[in-house]
Amino acid sequence: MINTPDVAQHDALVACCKALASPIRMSIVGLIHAANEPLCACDIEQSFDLSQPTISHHLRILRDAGIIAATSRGTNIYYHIERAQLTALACCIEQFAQPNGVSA
Amino acid sequence: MINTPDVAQHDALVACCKALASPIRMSIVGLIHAANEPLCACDIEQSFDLSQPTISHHLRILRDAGIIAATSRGTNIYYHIERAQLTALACCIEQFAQPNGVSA
DNA sequence: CATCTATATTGACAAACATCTATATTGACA
DNA sequence: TGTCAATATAGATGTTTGTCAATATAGATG
Repeated sequence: MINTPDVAQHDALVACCKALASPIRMSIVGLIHAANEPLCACDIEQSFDLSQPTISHHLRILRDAGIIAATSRGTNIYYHIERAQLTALACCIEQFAQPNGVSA
Repeated sequence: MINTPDVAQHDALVACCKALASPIRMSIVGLIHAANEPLCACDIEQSFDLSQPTISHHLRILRDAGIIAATSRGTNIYYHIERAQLTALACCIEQFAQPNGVSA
C-alpha cells in the first residue's frame, strides 16, 4: 500500500513506476484487467513469446511492487490486480498534476 | 499526450512510467510541484548531489516523456509540469484499478 | 513412491541505464 | 568580438535489467 510517510511513500511510488516501466509488465497488467478474473501464470505465459522463467520473473516484480497478488489453487497460481495499490498510485500521480496546496 | 490509439497509448504509458521510475526523476517532479512555479535547471541541480550533466540528462528524459516542458528566458531554462500528461497517466492507471467494462 | 505438470530459482550473458569528465552550444554583456 | 554563465552533448565506465537454458520445488495422481 502506498500510504505511509514521506520517504517510504516516495520509494513505493518509484517502485510501482519501475514495475510498470516495461512493455511486457504493462501488458501483463492489461491482460489481467481485460480478463476481469484472476489469470494463472500459464495463461499469461501463452500470451507472450518469452520463456516461462522470464514471465515468472516479471510476475515477481509486479508482485513485489504490490501491483498484483497471487493465489494458489492446486498446482496453479492465479494472479489478480491489487486495485487499492493502483488507485493509490494513480492518486499520487494526479497530485503532481494539481497545483500545490490544493487538497482536492 | 497519452490519448491516442491502442499501441501508441500503451507505449506512451510505459514511457511515462519509465520516466518516473527513478528516485531522482520522481524527486525532480516533486520539487517542481512543490515550488508551484517553473524552476530553472540550475535550481534543480542545486537540490541534488549530482553533476550538472547528470541532472540535464534526467530533465531530458522527463521532457521526452512529456511529463515536464521547458521555457527559455535568456540563458536560463525553466521547467514546468505538463499537467495534462500526468492527469492522463493517472487516469490510465486508475483504469486498471477499476473492474473492466465499467466506463466511469 | 514415481512421475507429471506448473511454477520458481540460479547462473550466465547481452543490452540498457546512470554517472562522470571533458567539451560544445547558446545567450548576455562588456 | 571576447568572455562568462547556463545548459546540452559526447564518450567512457560501472551497475542494473531482461533474457535464456538448466535445475529445483511443490502439488496432483497413477
